[in-house]
Amino acid sequence: MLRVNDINKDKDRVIEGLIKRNYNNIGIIDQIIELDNKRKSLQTEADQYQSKINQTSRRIGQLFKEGRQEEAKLAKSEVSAYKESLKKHDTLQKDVLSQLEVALLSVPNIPHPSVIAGQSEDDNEVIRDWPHKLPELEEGALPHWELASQYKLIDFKAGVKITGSGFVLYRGKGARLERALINFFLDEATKAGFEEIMPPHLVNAVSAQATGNLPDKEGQMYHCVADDLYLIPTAEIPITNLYRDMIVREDVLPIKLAGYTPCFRREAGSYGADVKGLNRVHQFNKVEIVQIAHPDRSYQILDQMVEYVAGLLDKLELPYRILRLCGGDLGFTSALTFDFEIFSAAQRKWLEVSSVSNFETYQSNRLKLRFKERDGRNQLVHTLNGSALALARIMAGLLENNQTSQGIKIPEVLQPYTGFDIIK
RNA sequence: GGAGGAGUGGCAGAGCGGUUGAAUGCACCGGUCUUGAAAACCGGCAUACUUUACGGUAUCGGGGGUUCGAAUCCCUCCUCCUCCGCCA
Repeated sequence: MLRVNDINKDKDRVIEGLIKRNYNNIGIIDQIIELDNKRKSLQTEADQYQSKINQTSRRIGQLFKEGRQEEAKLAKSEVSAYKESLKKHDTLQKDVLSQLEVALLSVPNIPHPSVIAGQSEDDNEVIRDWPHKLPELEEGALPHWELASQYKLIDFKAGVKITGSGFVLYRGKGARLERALINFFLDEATKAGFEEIMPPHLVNAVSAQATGNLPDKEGQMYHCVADDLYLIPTAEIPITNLYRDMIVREDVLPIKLAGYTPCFRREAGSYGADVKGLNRVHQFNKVEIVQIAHPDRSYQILDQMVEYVAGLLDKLELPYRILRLCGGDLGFTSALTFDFEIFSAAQRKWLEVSSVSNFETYQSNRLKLRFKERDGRNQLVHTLNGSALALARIMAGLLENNQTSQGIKIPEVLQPYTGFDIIK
């Protein structure tokens, strides 16, 4: 959520940013400013009434002590008149406040200056392409869903039977490889100085709203209605909310957290080749890295996170490219996002495996996550996060790219985790 | 699930229906002293909204109520603790 003060101060920049996103309801900015002005004047008037009530009440106490009953009685009626007016104000104010909140929640983050306008994912900029020749597979190479079935690594039918389409069941060496990847990613994160977190997999509405997933992603999350809890679509929600409503000391920044969780996404509206095999599933495993950073250093940290993710893909020997998302494709809460795509050689397709973003103060404003500066003032932190990495598609890439006539080769870094170097 | 108890500032811990945003201690910051440190002493130290400023308002788990006035009384929800039951 943007701060009203920032909108007020930088109205032109905000509007410019919204245009970059193809955001069509620009008028809302003026509405917000107007609502906030209304809020202020109502607040001031209400405060004045309250102040009079407080003053008079204190006087009544004094009068009673002095035994001046008559005067006290008079003062009492005075107070009830003020209370009448105050009540009227309160209803007005509540109404304005909720309108303001709804309006603010509907405004996305302002893109970083480096973000180009663009309409859709087709306009994303490739900022680092794969420098080598893309892998060419031999005649008869199979897509991962056929490999997974042939080597009995994943039972797609079982997932459908047990739950429904989009849910998969890993078994045998497939399950082992999946677990190896999780452990590898967690160990790498630990080595890089991230504290490992194992959070709850369901969150309440307050948490989902604090990270901006509600109301934006309402229909994309699984909702347990009986308890009003949401299955997490990413570990970002519980991990970031760990620091909700906190004021931290400046010297603890940056806070580096990493966690593995399954991620649940309804993916309503997806269809066709996109959802084949592991390309898009309703439940997948992911290790997420989160940083809570000083505003002055957040973009430097974003770059570090990008390099960290690139390093993981290097170690897994997967061909990849990095994209800077254009305004039209940028997530609601993000100011700048880099996507990582691996090349899945049998499908001849680029698959998104990571998204690394800086949210600046968009989340921290909602989270009320601040740090205390040396001079004692409180300032909002910047929050960042990235997938490191999303497993299902990594699995797809590994299976396809490493298939040989002898079997599927396991990258060297994973072998200590799998206990085998080839799947036959 | 049943019975009882409790939720106050970063922490600990007072708190009477009426100048209580809240005693006190610890922690923290600044200063005096000291060659330096410790100790001692002095001062500062919640958050938010609002105001050019003085100031005003709100917040003692959340919400509602009683009252001229509520941290203090009542209702309700949440959380934690103790005991019993059940159970990975």
